[in-house]
Amino acid sequence: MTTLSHPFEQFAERVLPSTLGEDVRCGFHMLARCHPLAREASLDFAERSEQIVFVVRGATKLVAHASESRDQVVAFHFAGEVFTVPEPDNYSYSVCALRECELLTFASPEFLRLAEGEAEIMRQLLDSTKLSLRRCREKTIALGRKTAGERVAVFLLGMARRIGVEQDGRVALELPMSRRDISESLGLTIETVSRQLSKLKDDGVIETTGRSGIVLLDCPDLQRRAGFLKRTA
Amino acid sequence: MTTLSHPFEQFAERVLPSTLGEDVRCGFHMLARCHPLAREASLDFAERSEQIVFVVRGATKLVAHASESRDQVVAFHFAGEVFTVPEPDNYSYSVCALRECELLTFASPEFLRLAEGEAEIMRQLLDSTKLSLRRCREKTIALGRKTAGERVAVFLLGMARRIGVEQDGRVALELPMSRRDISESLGLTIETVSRQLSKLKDDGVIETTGRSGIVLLDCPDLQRRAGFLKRTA
DNA sequence: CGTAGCCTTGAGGACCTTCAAGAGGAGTGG
DNA sequence: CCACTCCTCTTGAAGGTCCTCAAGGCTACG
Repeated sequence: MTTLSHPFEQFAERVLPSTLGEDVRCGFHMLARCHPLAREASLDFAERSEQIVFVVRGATKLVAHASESRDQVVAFHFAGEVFTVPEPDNYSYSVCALRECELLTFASPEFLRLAEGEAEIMRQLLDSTKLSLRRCREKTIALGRKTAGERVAVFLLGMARRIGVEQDGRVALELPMSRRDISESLGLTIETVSRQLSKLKDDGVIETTGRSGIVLLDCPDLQRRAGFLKRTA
Repeated sequence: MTTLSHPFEQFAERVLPSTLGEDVRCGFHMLARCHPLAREASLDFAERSEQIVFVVRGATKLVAHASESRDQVVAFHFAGEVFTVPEPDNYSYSVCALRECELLTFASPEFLRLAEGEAEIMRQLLDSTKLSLRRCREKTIALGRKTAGERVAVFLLGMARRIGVEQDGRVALELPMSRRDISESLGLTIETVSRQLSKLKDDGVIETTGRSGIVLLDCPDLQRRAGFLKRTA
């Protein structure tokens, strides 16, 4: 259990090796910027370089702006996770708070200059980036080859693994994101997501409580609906 | 200009620092596996751990198998590039040769153990992974929020940047991949890709020579058709 | 020059989107 | 504590984009 410590301490514990020299550690501290974000508030990096973000607490979405009113949610990130925001090129990116949250950001070039020679830090960044890549590839597969029903099932299973609470075979979820966020993440419309969730409810695969509460009643069934490869066919 | 040297030498020059100790370097050499691949031949890592792949020469696609006859091309990779193949989970992955090519592969866990403490190598892997992540995110945006016409335009512009030959405003492309590969990369069918290319040809935006030759006549127009953000609106 | 396979083109149909209206939460003020 | 209101979510009907199925053309290669 971590006691409620300073944001940078939490980041250091997560990423920086304990053997790191005090001066270098201090350099990272100087570089860190703390952003308390209210619900729906967003950090826009349009003019700035690549950023490294640490989610101190709360939940966020990484959004790419494809054009006016066509946003794509690239990823969701929860407390304790580290991810990078690309510098803008064909698209501009922003980080948006799903709930009230606290972020720690670093300008990537400066961070990497400081971390030069620090294999352990590089390794941490590599692992975070590989995890992001893995999730992004799975999303690519979902968006490229799956139907609306499959995508929603994939989404629910993924969220269950990340923020679900299991009890006797059922998994309870408290989704921090709206239907709009879900639809923009899955490449669908809000209406289609709603219809698919209703269908799952009618079929007895899930239960919903209020707007954000979802209980997965039959995960094996969801697995089938997700269109994954059969394990050991 | 690199002379035609041993595959591992090319990899070392690309990834390993020149200051690296001879024993460690030798360890990487022991770990390397060389795969000459004929056209259409594929490397299947279904049973094995995460892999690091270096494309010595040729061109490859990274394919995810979503289910029988539903493959998604996750990425294309050309000579000199480094990328990782995830260990199988919900999907299984394989690397397939678009043209005759030569690959060097490393089991990722062993590679990282050897590279422990070598910040420079970690940095190289981090940069490769970030590039893959960047491309994957752009693909996600394309698959989630773009029409067939936009996706094809994005694809052509991306390929032009990677393997195009520019001469007086026009860009000549020799696509190493088939229409099927393109369609499986863009989340479309082979017919739709063909129709979109025909439309571009009719509109005078591109010219085609044979099956694989494409000349981009009007890149600004393609940019518009790609649905990117306007730069400095 | 002939053949096999890839690519192109066309017609019909499915899935998802768009447009529209109504239901239900969540928060606020009385 | 309850009613009110706003906004999100849900549900329905019509339409569009892309897919499926099918046939013909062309390229590349033997």
